[in-house]
Amino acid sequence: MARKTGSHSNITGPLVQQAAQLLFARHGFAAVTMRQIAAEVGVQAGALYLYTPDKQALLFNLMRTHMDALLEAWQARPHKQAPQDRLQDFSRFHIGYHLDRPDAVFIAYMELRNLTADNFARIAKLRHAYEDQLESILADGQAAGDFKITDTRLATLAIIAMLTGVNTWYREGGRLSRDRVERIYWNMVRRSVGA
Amino acid sequence: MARKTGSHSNITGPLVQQAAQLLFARHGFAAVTMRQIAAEVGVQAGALYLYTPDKQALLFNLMRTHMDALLEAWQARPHKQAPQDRLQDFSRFHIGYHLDRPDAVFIAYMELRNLTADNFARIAKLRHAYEDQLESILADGQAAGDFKITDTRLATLAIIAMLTGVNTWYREGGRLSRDRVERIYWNMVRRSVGA
DNA sequence: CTTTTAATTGAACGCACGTTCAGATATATC
DNA sequence: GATATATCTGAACGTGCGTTCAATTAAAAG
Repeated sequence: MARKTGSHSNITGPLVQQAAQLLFARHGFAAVTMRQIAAEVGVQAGALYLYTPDKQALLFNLMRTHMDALLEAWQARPHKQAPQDRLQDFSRFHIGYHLDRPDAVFIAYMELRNLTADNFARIAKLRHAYEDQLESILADGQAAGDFKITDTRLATLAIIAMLTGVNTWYREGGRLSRDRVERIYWNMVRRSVGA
Repeated sequence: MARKTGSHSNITGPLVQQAAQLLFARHGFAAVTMRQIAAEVGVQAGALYLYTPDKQALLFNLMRTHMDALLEAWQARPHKQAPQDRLQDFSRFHIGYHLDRPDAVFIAYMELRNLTADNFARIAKLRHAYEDQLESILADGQAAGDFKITDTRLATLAIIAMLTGVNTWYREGGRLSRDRVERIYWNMVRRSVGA
């Protein structure tokens, strides 16, 4: 029986996550098969189970890793003082970080309903923690009299929705540079909170 | 062979669309089977093919119907004159109309990638036409000196993303009434365009 | 009541799914 | 080079998929 000389790598774990991220983002979790992921990695379907207990864990780990990294990246930033500076920093960080990871962002927003109830709760908690970072900026600015916000919770959700929306249309090499987009959005965010 | 006395209705067409909408919104297009849709209607899977050529057409028709109705509902409104009044009207209309149809909205945003290329292009065209309704308001207000907008296209996308975001968190009977939510969002939209 | 037409069933088609596992192959250790 | 260990294959398991269609049942027409 003729046999191909398969080279057994040993760094396949990250490659599996990477392939799953690509395919989930492109076709959706439910539409992607384990065999497609295996083919993307260059391996047979059975081998995937050396690196993940099942398909669901693959999805959950992608989301958890993304949310953890997002929170950590934000908190690792040098903290500004003035609420307005902090809000500008958040706005530009959010746009930039999300534009750098379109696949992970897409999955984190679109595949929530394919998580088990337990896994969904864990991801929702992480998302809430991120939203709270923005809300505390808005609350501080409001308390200091820098912002004029009717409801800080609604302003938080509105701003995040607005900023994340950039991912749906921005393409590298398009009409506007990233820096220009970030500036324009920051301007709208600033005005929306009355600063 | 024992046989249930099935009552043959003859208004099953709309019921199929309704069942598909419910299930697609809840579980996602790819995760829903024709047998589940049939069960929701109270019929066997084969009978669905009296009302749709295939599963894809079911999805496309849901989206097309939704976008057509959205555009028509907006255009059927009495037209205001002043850009600021038109923008307020659009903001409140968008929130209200979308909150009334969470399933259709969810599908229209989440299942785009499950459309064939042809069908996707048709839906994208309808969406663009709706966005243009807002953009022309912003352009008119800008020309009249009522608004201070850096880029009307970006402002259009930002505002729509912000308004549509309400659907992800609003629940009837929650902390804020619909009217209050509409007012708060209108306030943020107004400020974001410098009016 | 009889005939015609519309609606529906239930079984079947070929295919692909997620997952398991015995056996084969590659790498690491001595 | 022999042994031990990690990695991977290829086939198989039971299950369910979208879709088709002859046969059946209900409703409409005469």
